[in-house]
Amino acid sequence: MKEETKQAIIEAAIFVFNEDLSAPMEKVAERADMTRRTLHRYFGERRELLSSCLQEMQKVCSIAMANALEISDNPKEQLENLLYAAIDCGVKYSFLHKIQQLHGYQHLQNETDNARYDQTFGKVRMVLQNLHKKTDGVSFITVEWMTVLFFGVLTASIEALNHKKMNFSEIKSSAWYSFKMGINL
Amino acid sequence: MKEETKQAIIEAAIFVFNEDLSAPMEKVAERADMTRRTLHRYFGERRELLSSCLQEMQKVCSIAMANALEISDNPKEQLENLLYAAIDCGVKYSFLHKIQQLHGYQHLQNETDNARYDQTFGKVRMVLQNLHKKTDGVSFITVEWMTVLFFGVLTASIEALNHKKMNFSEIKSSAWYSFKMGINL
DNA sequence: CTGATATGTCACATATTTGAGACTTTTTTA
DNA sequence: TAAAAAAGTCTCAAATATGTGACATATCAG
Repeated sequence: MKEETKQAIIEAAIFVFNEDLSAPMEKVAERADMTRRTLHRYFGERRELLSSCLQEMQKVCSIAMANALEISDNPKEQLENLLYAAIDCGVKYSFLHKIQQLHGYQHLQNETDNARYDQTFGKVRMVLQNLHKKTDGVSFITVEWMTVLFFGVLTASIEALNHKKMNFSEIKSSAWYSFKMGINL
Repeated sequence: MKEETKQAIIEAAIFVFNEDLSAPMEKVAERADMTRRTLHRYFGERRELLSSCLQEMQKVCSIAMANALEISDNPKEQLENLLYAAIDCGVKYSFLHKIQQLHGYQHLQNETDNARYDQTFGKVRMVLQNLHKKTDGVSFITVEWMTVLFFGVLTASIEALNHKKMNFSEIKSSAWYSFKMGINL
């Protein structure tokens, strides 16, 4: 069993399931450019694949977020780096986020997953809370709104990437500019 | 055949398919609080239901956008009203948008649908283009970015609505504040 | 109350998706 | 190049999803 192939399947599955959670395995195989039979040699059941996708996303995102936080001690710079890290994670970050919000898919989550969730998304909220305290009441923008806007700006970044009309660094600088202005920073 | 029931099915389907495009009919029936058998009396085939959802979303959104444009002649005010209208349409707007972006679902779209698409999303782009011309080059924010950010802010608004920690008017004013600051207006 | 309309229940045929066995071909690597 | 590993092909059984007929209930208007 090639680890490389396994990884390719997971990447393909993240892409496909992000667009259509109940898409047939055939679609994942297509995307990974292989037979469904091969795919099934790596992942016996559908559940297993989905679970591996979650694990992968959680791993990648939590590491990226943790690293981003370490770059600086300044909350504003931390926020900036968290945004860049989230954009780097791309669909991995947004799919993970989506799964959390989803109605009727609790069976995809266990306690460990929820702990991991905090390791990723919790960091953003924490930094936002710090920043909000410092500007003590000047802004009518709530922490709640800042949190959802963070994800909204990420969504915009991912879509901009898909259109390929902007490059990574353009997107990142626009995203950070819009976000910081949007939360009155 | 009660028109009311038919409408309820469509609303349920929009909700369910927005979360999971390939979700089984059973899930739609559950959401609409009825039997699958009843659902099938209204919509013979799955395709038919999905198609009705698209039509419904296109109808509601294009009307809302058209009305929003008529409120004012001032581009900035037009943009503000378009954003509010989009928030009012909620998932109808974002699901429609998602379908357009989706890979491998061209079969859901015909020429008429694409014309309708322009009637909705085209208006936003048009107004953004006007505004961008006026600020002639002062801002490094591109029309491309403004367009995707518009949708990003909408995503944030919808999520804020789901959490129920903010009310409609709070969300709208935050959304407009963040968007206009974000595009340097 | 009564008939009409809408919905629910059960049953069933068909279609699609899933998962795996057996064997062949291709690719890797020693 | 030859053995081992990985991937493809063909096949098929089981599970799940889809669509409909027949009949029982429920709901509602007159």
